[in-house]
Amino acid sequence: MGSQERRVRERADTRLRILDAARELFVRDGYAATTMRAIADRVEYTPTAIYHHFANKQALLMELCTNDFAALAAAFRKIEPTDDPRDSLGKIGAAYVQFGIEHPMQYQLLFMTRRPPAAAAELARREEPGESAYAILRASCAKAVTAGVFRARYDSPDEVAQMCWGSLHGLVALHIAMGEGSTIPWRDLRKTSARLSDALMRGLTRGSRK
Amino acid sequence: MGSQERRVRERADTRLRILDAARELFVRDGYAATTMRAIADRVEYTPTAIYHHFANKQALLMELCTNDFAALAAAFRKIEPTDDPRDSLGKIGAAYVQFGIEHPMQYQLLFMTRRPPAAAAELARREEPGESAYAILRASCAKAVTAGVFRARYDSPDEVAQMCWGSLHGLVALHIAMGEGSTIPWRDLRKTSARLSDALMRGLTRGSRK
DNA sequence: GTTATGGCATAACACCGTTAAATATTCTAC
DNA sequence: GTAGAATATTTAACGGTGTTATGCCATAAC
Repeated sequence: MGSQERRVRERADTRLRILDAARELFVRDGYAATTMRAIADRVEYTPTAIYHHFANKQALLMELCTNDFAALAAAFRKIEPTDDPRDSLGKIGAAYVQFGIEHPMQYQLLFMTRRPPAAAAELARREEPGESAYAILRASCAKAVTAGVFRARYDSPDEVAQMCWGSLHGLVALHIAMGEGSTIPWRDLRKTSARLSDALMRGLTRGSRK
Repeated sequence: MGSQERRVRERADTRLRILDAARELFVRDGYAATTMRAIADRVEYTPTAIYHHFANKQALLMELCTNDFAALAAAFRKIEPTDDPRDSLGKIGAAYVQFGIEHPMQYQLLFMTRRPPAAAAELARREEPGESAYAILRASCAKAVTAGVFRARYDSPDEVAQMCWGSLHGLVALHIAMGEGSTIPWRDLRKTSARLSDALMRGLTRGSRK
């Protein structure tokens, strides 16, 4: 009776193929511009077939998002063990920027797209891994706060986390949204973000710096 | 022969009413979610009438954007006269965040949306006001650089401008994209951005700070 | 008074996400 | 081996979208 196993395996396989096709098209053309019909064409099915594996178009996006979110969180988790909290934060920032450079479209989906409230609630309900990535960042900030490396006024882990996240996100997001075709003379993203990270860290920490 | 004048006046008036209706709906429901039919209903016309005043839906958005963008650049220009370049930068940043809070929809379109190369070229061709806003920011940074308020390594006006812009943009953009429905405990945007601005400025400037 | 023109509406097109119903395919059970 | 159940997929369609070709009609020009 291994046939049933094969069935579920095949089902999981086509599910994955649909997901891959969707990712490619989402990345290449953007979420709004890719149609269910195009995804179906790519896996050589009818559009309706997709609905037997996913509730709707948004569910496709959601699944891709949670996967990539998890990958980001995993990258964060690999970093943690450091004694100086400032180093941890710097490395987290670098990994974050790296993620944005390597997966610009997923980055756009995850961080640059206003989600319909329903989708946001859904993501939150399933313990959104993106927020788990945020939790890692926040924990690192909290450690730095309790270690006393920051100036007294920066005593809120959430605030510090949002400052760090926001500043790097801004550079990454601007590069993704306006990096091409604009007349703005963009500097190298990796370098600029590292230097921004340094400057911010210097501004946050106490006077006793190098 | 004043009748012709009246005609062009009336035409300009309905054009403006369409634009106002579109703005309201875009801001309230988002660009994608508002339909041409809804806009038409609001001004008591048929959808087709709109196409006698605007090329298409995107043209509506574009016109609103350039208007608000010009307003942003104007707000920047009002600030300039200050003796301390750091104050100027801080005020520019505050005005920028204010713009994002007041016009989240336009902000999203202008700064958070990956434009098709054609649209980007079009915007660049008409001397995109967004880049003129950037020019103002850059000029302010250049003044600060030549005034010697920054550390020696921060000698590129473009790099400093992109750091400042990026850091504030990040906070604003995250709030717009993920501010609602997320489980992330967002801090107040205005306050956090001001504190981020301060911290970054401290990190960029020489040791002689308060 | 006839003719052009501008402003708008009617009707329709092609496409979208999505769904109900029908069909093909595969597995189970006798 | 075959009937029947279950699953996988398709066909056809619905309501909605942005957009357009066509036609109407009041006004302006001669």
